[in-house]
Amino acid sequence: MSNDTNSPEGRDYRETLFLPTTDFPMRAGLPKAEPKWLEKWDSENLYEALREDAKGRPEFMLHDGPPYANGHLHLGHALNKILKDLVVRTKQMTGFDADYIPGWDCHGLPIEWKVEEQFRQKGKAKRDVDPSDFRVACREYAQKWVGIQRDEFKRLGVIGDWDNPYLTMDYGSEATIVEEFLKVAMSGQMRRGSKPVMWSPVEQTALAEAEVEYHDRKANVIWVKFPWAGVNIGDGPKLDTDLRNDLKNASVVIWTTTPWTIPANRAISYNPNIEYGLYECVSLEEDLPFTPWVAPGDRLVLAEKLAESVFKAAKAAEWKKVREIDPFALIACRHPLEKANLGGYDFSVPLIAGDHVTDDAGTGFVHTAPSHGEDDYNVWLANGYSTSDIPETLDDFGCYTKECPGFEGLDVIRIDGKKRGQDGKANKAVMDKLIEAGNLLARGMTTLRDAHSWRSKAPVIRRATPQWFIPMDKADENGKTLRDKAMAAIAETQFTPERGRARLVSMVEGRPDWLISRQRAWGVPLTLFVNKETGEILNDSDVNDRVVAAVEQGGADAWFVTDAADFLGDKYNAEEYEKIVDILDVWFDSGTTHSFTLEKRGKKWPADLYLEGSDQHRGWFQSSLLESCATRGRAPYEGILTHGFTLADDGTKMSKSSGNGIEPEEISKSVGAEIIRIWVASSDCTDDPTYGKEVQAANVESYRKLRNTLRYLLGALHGFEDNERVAVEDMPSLEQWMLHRLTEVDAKIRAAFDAYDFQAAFKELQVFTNNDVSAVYFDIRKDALYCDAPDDIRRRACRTVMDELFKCLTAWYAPIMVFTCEEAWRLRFPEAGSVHLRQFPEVPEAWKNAAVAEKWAKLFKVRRVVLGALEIERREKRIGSSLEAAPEVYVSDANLLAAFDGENAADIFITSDVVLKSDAAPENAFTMEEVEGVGVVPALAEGVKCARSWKIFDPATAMPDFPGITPRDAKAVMAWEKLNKSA
RNA sequence: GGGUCUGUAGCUCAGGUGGUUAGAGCGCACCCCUGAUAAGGGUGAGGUCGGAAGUUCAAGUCUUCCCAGACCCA
Repeated sequence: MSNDTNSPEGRDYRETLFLPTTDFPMRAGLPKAEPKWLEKWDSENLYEALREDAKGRPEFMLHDGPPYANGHLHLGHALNKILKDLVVRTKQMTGFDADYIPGWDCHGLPIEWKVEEQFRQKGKAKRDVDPSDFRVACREYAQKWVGIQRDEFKRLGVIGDWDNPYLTMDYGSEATIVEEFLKVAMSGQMRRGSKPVMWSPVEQTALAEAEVEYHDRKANVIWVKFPWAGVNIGDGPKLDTDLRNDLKNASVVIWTTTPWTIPANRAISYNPNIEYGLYECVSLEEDLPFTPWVAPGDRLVLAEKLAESVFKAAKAAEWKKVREIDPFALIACRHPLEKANLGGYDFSVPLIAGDHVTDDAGTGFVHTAPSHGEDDYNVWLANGYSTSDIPETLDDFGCYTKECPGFEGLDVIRIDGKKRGQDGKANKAVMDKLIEAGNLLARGMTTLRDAHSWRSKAPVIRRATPQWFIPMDKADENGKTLRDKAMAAIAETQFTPERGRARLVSMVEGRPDWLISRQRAWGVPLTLFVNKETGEILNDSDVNDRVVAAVEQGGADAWFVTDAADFLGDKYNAEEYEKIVDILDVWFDSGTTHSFTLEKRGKKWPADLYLEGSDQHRGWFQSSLLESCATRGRAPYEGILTHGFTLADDGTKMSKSSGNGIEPEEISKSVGAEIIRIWVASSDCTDDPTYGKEVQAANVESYRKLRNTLRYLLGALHGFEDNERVAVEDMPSLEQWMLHRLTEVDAKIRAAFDAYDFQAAFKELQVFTNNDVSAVYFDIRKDALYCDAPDDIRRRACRTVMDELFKCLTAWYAPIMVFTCEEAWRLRFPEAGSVHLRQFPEVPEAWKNAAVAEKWAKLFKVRRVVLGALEIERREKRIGSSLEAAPEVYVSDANLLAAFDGENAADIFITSDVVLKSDAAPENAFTMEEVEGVGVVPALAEGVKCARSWKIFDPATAMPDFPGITPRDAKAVMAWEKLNKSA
């Protein structure tokens, strides 16, 4: 213990000090405190109070992008929702009515899978479950997770209309989705086509890319000869006689790992950038145990680079090149099964150009079956052929249809039994027939990586099925295509960061028609009636109204369970119409959220902002854009803000498999959600923010520091009342400087918040609080706060400024530290209500004071030199506390010296005394390179240590009754005694 | 493999149109205080600005290539 009570009068003056007093604990105990605040806000209906309070203010609408109602939240969800919360709260506190309606995406595959899984555990396969029952189960499942996720989001301190969120599966939502869909369809922006999709015969279902995984699979490899057609077709070039002769009996050779797709072959693709040649087999390998299918004299067209490998596979010993060939000149071949006499294969197979053909492997020619491959499909359409010429060669079970004469009923993959997933009869049958036709050149086995169903692990096939599309390039009555409208809308949109624009542009520019149909159970149906005769979509508003009304009443299920006749009424014969049972792509659902969440609820449309992860350039930003452009001709948003993805501290993505993730719940439980919020506010979210132990520790530390600064304010402001206030012009210049700083910080953070640059705002606040407020202002004013008499104008001015600081900081930090600001605010003003109902304080223009700012810039310059000099004294053990010093400070720069006019230099340096001199500094003085014209000669303060303020002073100046303390302290003690008596 | 983007001290970030010894906060080390005390104050050490070429009198800042990571595709 120190002997500071050792005054001549033997009195302990500690009790006469005005030390900070507060119940605001140094340690927050956030994990326990936060849930209590959440309960309190709930019980006080804070959300409703905010709405009430904001009535009449300009609306700001951040429209929530719906997370998928499945699984617990991960840190990415937290990042997204907290960012949204920061937007909403800063808007709400800066003069806007910023409502927030959270939403959920409820339809779609992942939920279907989970529910299928549930049924399977009860021993029921999906096909045995009534579709309506299945949808009910999906609905229940989604509802369960909506509840769980809602609680988890609320736990993060995110405020919004949690009692009335939007769900894409609400009957009202489903009805709006149907309505929107019909709007698009009835405006002629819908076409039917055929497209290969990934299909699992085992489960009889189409699969999305996300539902497949790639595994090695043993596969047949065949080299197949396509006999040259030998004829001219259409307007193609006429072949010269030499070439015709050379090509007599020649074949184009293809290579494939899916023999079963040969019956569906409709073309051969080649790449114009590859060199091709016509080759002739000269001799065969000897001593073979079998007779090769190739024979001397056979002529084959091959890529030059690959000719050798093909002849070797065919067991030829020697071969020769006859001539170079441009495949374009070949025009067409005959189907290789033509000669197997199955019927139905007597047609020409054109040669078409495609970039997807390479000469890395194979023959340089790609067998093209547009019903069985994405590339095949694309190249087929790109060469001017139609989707209507694409055969549907397989049924749901992966068995050939009658479009494959001679193979009908054969299975590609076994779908039952022990050998489930293995080759069915199709491959062998096709190869046998190719041999019969004399067109199998060679065969073998290989291993390749191929798509398998995520669940059954069985191989997946590509199979053409009828689908519905929204065309991107169909002109409307004004000659504008959907792509045109979308591009124009993007140009009108604000992007944060700006680079998001290019990303969305490039995706919309290049995207194919929007495939909106899915062969699924859980979702909103494409509520179309198609005339069986004409193939036309029925366009009758009465019918459509009945459909929408039914869905409004009974949800999407209504479409399926209601008889077509009930919708069609008397006007149409249900027999003549096909009722479509496909399900809408969930992206279409999400593209309509603006309609049922904003328009239908009477909210601002378009929204001011959509805020999602950068992956949504392909997802929600685009689906919303396209849907709204198709129905309303503009984007449903004014601006888009994107954030990155959370990374683990090793800089790689957080994932379950690598186990490097941290769950928000875990963080809330250990250090508090406030820390996650600080992490979001301190990270550059336009890039990928990282989270790890070290990052968390740093944010915990930031929090601790900020909390203690608030705590000190609360302590210092103990008992502060309005009559203590001092007018700005009567304040010491240090106080005026603080107020000036508030105007600067106010402007900066408002600008930063306005630009959604939370990181800049938080950094600005943090530097201000840590440096200006805590390290400088509090440190200098400690003496005045503790020791001055309560009515001393300096102390009163200080507390006035602290009151302003408190009001500003609790408001400015409130959007970020929602719990702590509330705690501090309510402790000081228990009757004032929530801090979140406040606005950012109006910082008076009058506080701006450039002269004072300049003055203090100079004073701080000199201060740096003095502190530097004191540090040396401390190191040399000549002083400990700076109050033991009374340095001589030489300020030869008159400009700098003038700044000390009217200032108590010792206060600024926190020394007991200072001798200011205008002379040049002596040789031995301490100087700093950066500060010219300032030198410091250290000296110890002379006199005795004041028993109250611990300043060293001249005892001769003491008041008689208080010989051990300075006159200032004596006055304060008398004031204290007076107060204590009256109390 | 392609498209878009990111890469500055241990961590989180600043660094208009290229121009003096690259800054801040936190952490770390050391020191002081002990009347904000599981607090407060100070000082200091940390960076070949992802790497390599190039343009230029001059590059963290411009160009090319490479490396690493992210998202979206294939």
